[in-house]
Amino acid sequence: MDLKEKIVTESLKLFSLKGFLSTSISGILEAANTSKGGFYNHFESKESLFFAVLNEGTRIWREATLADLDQISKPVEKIKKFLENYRDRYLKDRSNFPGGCIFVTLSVELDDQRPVLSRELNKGFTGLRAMLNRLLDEGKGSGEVRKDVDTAAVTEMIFAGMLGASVIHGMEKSDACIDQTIGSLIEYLEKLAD
Amino acid sequence: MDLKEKIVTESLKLFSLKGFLSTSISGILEAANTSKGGFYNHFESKESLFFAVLNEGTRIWREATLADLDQISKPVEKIKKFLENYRDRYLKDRSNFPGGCIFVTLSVELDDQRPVLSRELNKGFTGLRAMLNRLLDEGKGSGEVRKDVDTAAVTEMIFAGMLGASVIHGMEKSDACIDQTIGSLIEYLEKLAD
DNA sequence: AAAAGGGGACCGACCGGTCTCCCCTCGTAT
DNA sequence: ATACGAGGGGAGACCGGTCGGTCCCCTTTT
Repeated sequence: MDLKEKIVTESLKLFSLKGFLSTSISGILEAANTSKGGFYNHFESKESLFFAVLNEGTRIWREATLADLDQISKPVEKIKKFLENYRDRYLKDRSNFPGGCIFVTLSVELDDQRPVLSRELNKGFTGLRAMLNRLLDEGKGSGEVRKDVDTAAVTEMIFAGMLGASVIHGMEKSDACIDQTIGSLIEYLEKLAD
Repeated sequence: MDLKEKIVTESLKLFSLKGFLSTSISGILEAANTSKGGFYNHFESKESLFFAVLNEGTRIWREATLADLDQISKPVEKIKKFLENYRDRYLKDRSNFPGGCIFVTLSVELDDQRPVLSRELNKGFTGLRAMLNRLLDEGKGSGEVRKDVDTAAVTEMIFAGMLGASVIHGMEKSDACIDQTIGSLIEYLEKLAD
């Protein structure tokens, strides 16, 4: 692994633990075992590191949460599998995200302080919501969702549940809580049929 | 309003916007229109200010979310009113909390960095969950909740929904999103009967 | 020999916190 | 009513340390 990758993966962990603003360059240098010269050879500024870390985090997140989804044809089943992946392969992934969901940490920290960075984060959230909403709409076609269900409202509910689970997980570090939360969310999803 | 109160109320706003670590003493001094001398006459350290702000925030939160609850006898109706208060009187209260829910902001920021402060925040969260769980249990007695409902799981679901709504509200600053989220949460609550 | 990667001294700005000093208020003596 | 002394609240210079970022120079590779 070359130095640039090393800096990004170590920064990912540190951002997950402490957020962007509270993570110092010197802390990153120590974690990546390098120096200012090494860092600024690869990154023009701390902000440009942010984008690199966000990309890497998104890549890992996608790999974890979308695993095996293509083998499932029913849209609501896909959401269920997605939530299980989110719980088991993403939130519990302490090696990449020791401090919990990096997107929640960064979003809460930056929303009123760094509009440019926050907007970049929001793109990902918007995409996630669009995916959920699309799958729910498709669920009406497949008969998994009653026709009278307000899919936008359900989307918001699931999204909020995921964010809430991430916040709880950040504070509690106990897997039992998120098992319960995501479990309830899946149960909620199953009741959209009937 | 004396200086001490002024410092606390201004800090409350700043903490809501930027969190604890990213709010500088000098920023607080500017907002409260005072100086180092004025500040350290009333507070022994930035950390002791944290506790004062947390107390004041909790007081305001309670006043907002518990308003009119004593006039309602049915426990699940109480939760519904509580959620409406949380939405309309707390999250939308931009004058006290311009950056959104201060407890979420602080909790996400401090959980891996300041265990002592984080623990203090957690007390409040634990109390809230206990209240919700108790009301849901009472709801079984009043016939508002089916006997087979897992109240602990529902508690976690509502709690996660509230936290999620707070995170969303922080990023989006649009009232429509939280209306939808809390609305879905209330609808979810109503389906516990049948 | 040239180029690229990386080490680390250094910069100005800002951090939380301390300390001295001044000014205003208020109680008391005349 | 006036003069005065004491004391507390607040102003702001100052402290050591850390921040993100720059720059020079040395080593390694080709």
